[in-house]
Amino acid sequence: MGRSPCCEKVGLKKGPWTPEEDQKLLAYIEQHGHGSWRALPAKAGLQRCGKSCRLRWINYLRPDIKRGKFSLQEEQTIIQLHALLGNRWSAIATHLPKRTDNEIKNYWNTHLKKRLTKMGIDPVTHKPKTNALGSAIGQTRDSANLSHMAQWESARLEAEARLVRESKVLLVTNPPSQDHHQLSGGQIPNKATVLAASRPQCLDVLKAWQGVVSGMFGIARDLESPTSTLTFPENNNMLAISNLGFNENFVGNNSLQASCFEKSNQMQGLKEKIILDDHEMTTDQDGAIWFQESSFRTSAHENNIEGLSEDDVMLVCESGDGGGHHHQQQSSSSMDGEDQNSYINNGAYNANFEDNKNYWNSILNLVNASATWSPVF
DNA sequence: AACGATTACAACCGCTCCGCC
DNA sequence: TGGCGGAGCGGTTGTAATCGT
Repeated sequence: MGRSPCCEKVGLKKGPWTPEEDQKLLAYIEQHGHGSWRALPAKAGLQRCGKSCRLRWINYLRPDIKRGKFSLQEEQTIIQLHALLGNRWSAIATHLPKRTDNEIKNYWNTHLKKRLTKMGIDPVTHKPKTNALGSAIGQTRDSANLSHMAQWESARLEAEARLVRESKVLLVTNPPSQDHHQLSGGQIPNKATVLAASRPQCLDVLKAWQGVVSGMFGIARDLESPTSTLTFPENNNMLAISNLGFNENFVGNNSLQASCFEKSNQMQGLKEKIILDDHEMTTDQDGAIWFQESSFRTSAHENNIEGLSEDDVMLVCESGDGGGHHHQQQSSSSMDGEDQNSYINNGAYNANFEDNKNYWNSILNLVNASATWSPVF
């Protein structure tokens, strides 16, 4: 015996929404909040399934969504994030303020996927379909590096999601004020709106990415306030994510940090430790934040990231001047301090990204150029 | 002008996750 | 601890609009 359907199908309207239905839904949510989606249609006088109401609200009626043509910047963001995250549209949407996952998904399927295909790039792997842009060895390393980045970004997003859920609880306990009118009518904000509200400018993944393709290679060290850099050591026995800019730009630039900051807005300058779920986070006197995050270790283990044992993983968030210099600190790996320093300082660990950098520059250049002259566009 | 093909996107469907009891 | 229900996610479909012949 299967579970009961989410709603009684008989007698319920399907298909496009009429302006009258939109108005009813909008008016009800603005007045009462959505509450239980299942119960909403009856209360709002709609002959619709609750699921349909939720979708209509989230993808179309919500006041804090942007509609219309995607900008070139947004297109690049989607392409880059898709390379990192795959078809995780909701995760991608969290980095595109005011865009819905459905809209991004549709835009990818109808525009960007075809565009990449016509450019000779596999939209699934984001690799050229021929060897024209690199050797087989280079592409293997591209693939491995992309895979590593994607897996680690996934792990980071999971941690972020947990923090967001906590933020959600905080927001529910402290209902939005009139200042948060965009959250419209006391609705319980969803993940996307929480993220958008807490970090409207956040593109931390992209900044990490830009740090990879530009900053870390010394191409654009003057990039404005990079917030993250990723390093993937050749021998894979240490991974560090160094976040820069734990200062007044901190809240707006990094959601993970922002969420942590919300949890302990007095941590700066103090030696203190806070526990978030199963996250253990410690700050030192320099404002550096140290994570010993069991889920990251678990994720690394479960995802069988090459060469990374659970104990080898250390996630480091550290303060910085935001001016582009970055330095990794200790890890829990088997490396001793001297080895780590020499390893970190010799720059060899950057080499694997050279192919990625070239590859991505090629993609983005092609996209940019194509947008202006190609008949494809 | 008519008609078929293509495109764009809103909406649906089925599944998974997560919290509650 | 397992079952249940609500919510969310990603894949797919339906359909209106646009384009090409």
